[in-house]
Amino acid sequence: MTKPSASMTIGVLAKMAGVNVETIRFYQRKGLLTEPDKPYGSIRRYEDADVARVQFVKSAQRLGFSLDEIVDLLRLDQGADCEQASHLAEYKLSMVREKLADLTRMEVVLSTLVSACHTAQAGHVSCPLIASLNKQSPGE
Amino acid sequence: MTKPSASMTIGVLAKMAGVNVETIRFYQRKGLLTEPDKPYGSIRRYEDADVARVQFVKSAQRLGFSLDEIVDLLRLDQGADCEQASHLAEYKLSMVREKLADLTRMEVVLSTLVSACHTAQAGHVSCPLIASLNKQSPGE
DNA sequence: CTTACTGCTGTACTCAAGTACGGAGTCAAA
DNA sequence: TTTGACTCCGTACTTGAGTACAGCAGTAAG
Ligand SMILES: [Zn+2]
Ligand SMILES: [Zn+2]
Ligand SMILES: [Zn+2]
Ligand SMILES: [Zn+2]
Repeated sequence: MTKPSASMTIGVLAKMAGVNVETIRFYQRKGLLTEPDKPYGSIRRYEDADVARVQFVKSAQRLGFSLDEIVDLLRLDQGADCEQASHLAEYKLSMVREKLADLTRMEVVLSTLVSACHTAQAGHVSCPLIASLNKQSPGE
Repeated sequence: MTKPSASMTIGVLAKMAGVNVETIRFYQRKGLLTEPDKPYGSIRRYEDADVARVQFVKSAQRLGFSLDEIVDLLRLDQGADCEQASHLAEYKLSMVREKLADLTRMEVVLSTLVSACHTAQAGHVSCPLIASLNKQSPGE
């Protein structure tokens, strides 16, 4: 730490986080990001923590969490309401594990498919993709 | 063929597949599902393969594929255009692997969080969630 | 000071993936 | 044969996650 951290404008923040400026503002409206109050004159300044925050949102999103769920996840970090927080985390964890199972299956199927295509170029029949995915029950 | 296979109405198909009737029709419009031409009188009949198809779509969707991508995946099954198909599969595979890595990280983080909450109920500080997720670069 | 960028605010638009609904027609059970 | 449930078709609405834009304000360079 020690350093008071860059203090960047919204444009720089967006660039750092790899998102659109409008996305930053949208996240602020959603409560995913608190907008710092403007200091002296008029324009707001952001710091490294904000970049981290946006990246966190993006990561969680790639894992299939909705923005509303991410708001919850972010609250977990406060450590407040530990009882409730831990149950939310448990719930998310079970979702994550389901997805992991799905993805693992998909990985097998796709890599099989790829090597089948690459090796048996001639005369290979229909891919095992559908058959394989159909074997799993909906679950949720 | 032998068995003409159940031959169900759209309502039954929807129920079997665990989706809304409207969703079936929507998928037909999207080309994810071909609508069978109505036989004698007027109403269309579906078979087990259609249930399987819808379930396939749902599975693929849970893995983060868009409906448009799923149209492509379904084309892979035709075995036609093998060269192109295998490259699509490779691409999807790389996406799947990225997600797997993300999820694995998330799994660790969440389960750590859960056990921290459950064991050290008193006086535990802020969760490692954000810190941990921030360690990964965007990647895509 | 003027000019060219941003930034700020608010509203509106887009796109994906459905959902809902109105006004037909069809069909089977009572 | 009438009734009630279901189907069909088309169009419209909704939700989530942004994106775009218009109009004004602040600021930095020439
Ligand atoms: Zn618990
Ligand atoms: Zn092939
Ligand atoms: Zn290849
Ligand atoms: Zn806790």
